[in-house]
Amino acid sequence: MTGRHDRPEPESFSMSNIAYFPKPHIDQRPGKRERTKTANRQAILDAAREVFGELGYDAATVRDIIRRTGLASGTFYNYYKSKEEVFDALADDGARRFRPLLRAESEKATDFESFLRGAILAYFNFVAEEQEAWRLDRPPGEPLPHARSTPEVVAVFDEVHEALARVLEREHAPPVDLDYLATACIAVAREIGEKMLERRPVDTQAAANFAVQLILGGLPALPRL
Amino acid sequence: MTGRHDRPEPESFSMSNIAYFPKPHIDQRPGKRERTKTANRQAILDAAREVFGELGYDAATVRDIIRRTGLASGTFYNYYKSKEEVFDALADDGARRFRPLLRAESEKATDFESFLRGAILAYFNFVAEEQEAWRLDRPPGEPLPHARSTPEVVAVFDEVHEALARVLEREHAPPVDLDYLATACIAVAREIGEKMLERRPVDTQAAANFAVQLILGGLPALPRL
DNA sequence: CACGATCATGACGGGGCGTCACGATCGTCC
DNA sequence: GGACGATCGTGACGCCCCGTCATGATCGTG
Repeated sequence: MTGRHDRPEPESFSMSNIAYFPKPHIDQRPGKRERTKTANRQAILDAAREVFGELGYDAATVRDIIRRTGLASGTFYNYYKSKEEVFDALADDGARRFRPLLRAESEKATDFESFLRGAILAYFNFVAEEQEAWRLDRPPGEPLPHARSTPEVVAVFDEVHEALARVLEREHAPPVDLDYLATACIAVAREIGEKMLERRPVDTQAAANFAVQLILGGLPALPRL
Repeated sequence: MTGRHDRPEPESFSMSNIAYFPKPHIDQRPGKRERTKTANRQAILDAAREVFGELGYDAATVRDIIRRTGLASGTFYNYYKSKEEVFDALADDGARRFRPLLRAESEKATDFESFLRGAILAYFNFVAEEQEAWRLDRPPGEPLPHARSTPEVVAVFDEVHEALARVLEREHAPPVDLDYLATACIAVAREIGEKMLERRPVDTQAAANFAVQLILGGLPALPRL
C-alpha cells in the first residue's frame, strides 16, 4: 500500500475490463501486489533523491525520507536496510542508465581518440542533465559522496577497462598499466566533470576537449610494461 | 582536565623547579589550563583517528570517540561540534603537515617535470606512510570520505595552483586552463595514489612514474586559451 | 467465498544526540 | 597565602532517530 494518502484505485473498473479478455491471467499488467511494491520502491527512491539534494547526504536521516513518502517507518525497512543502501540504489540506477550510452560509444568508436572523446562527452552530458534532476539549487556546501562499489557501478568501471583494452589492442598500442590508465581516465572525467558543473555556462564540449587532450597526449608517454 | 583516568601531574615538583627562576611568569611552558586544553584536543583527535580507522567513517559515532578518550560527553562538545568537524580537523592536520613538503618541492624544482615528479612522489610517500597510522588493517570496505574544503586543504589546492602557474610561466609554456589542469593533476594523484595503496608491494616510484608521464605528455596537447 | 500468503502499520525499547546546571580547578590580585 | 572570579570538565536529561515486531488489512488463488 502507498500509505494513508492512498486514494482508492479504480480497481473494480479494471476488473470489469478484464471481463473482455478470455484469459485474464495473461494480462500484461502485473498484479496489484507487484505494482504497489514497485511503486513503493520508486517512492522511496524519489523521496531519497529529494532529501539528499536538499539536506545533503550526511544531514539526511532515514526518517526524513520516510516522512516524505508518507509510508510507515516499518515499510521502508521492507525495501532497504539503511540510508546507505538507498544511496547505493540511486547510484546503481544512474550507472544502469549510463552504461548503454557508454557501450554505444565504445561500439561506434573507430579509434582510441574517437572512443575517448565520445565516452567522455557522453559522461559530461549525462552528469549535466542529472544535475538538474538531483541538486536543483543545493547550496554548494558538501558534495554528495562518491558512488560506492555497487554492482552497476562496478560494471561501468569494467566496461571502461574492457573498452580501453579492446581499442588499444586494435591499434597495436604498446602495453601499458591498464588498471592505472582506467583509474586515471575515470579520475580525470569525474573531477573535471565536477569542476565543469560549477562554471556558468556549463560547457561540456570545452571540458571534454581538455580531458581528452590530456589523456590522449599522455598516452604515448606512459611507461611500457 | 583529562578525565577520571587522570593521574595527578607532579605539579608541585614543577612548581619547586620554578623557584630556580627569578621570574616564574616568563616560563615558556603555558599554564596548566592551556596544556590540558591541547591535551584534550589531541586525545580527541587520536581517538577519532582510531575509531574512524576501525569502524569506518559512517559507522563511527561521536559516542565511540568520546568513550575512547575517557572524557565526559560534554567535554567533547567544548572542542568540536560534531563528527564532521573532527574529521575536518584530522584532514586539516594532514594537509598542514603535507604543505611544507609540497612547498619544498616547488622551490627545489628547476623545471615543470622535476616539480611534477617531486610533488607527486612526495604525495605518494606521504599517503603511504599515513596509511600505516590510519587504517592499519581496516577491511577494504568503504574508503574514508574525501577531504572537505577545510582551510588547510584549500591551501594545499592553492599551493598546487600557484606552483603550476609559476613553473609554467617560467618556461614560457602556452597558456592553458590552469583551473582544469590543477584539478586534473590532483585527481590523478589522488586516485592513482589510492590504487597504489591496494597493490603489494606498494611501489610509489612506479605509481609516480605513471602519473607524471601521463600529465607531462598531455600538457603540450592541451587546448590553448 | 474462504483461506493463506504477503506486506503495510506504528508502537516500542535501545541508544546516540547535544545541552545545561553544577562543581571543581586554575589564574590572579590583594 | 588566601580568596575571588573565570574557565572548563562533568554526567544526567530530554529529544529524536534507529530498527524490530506483533497485528491486522489486503491480495491472489482454489
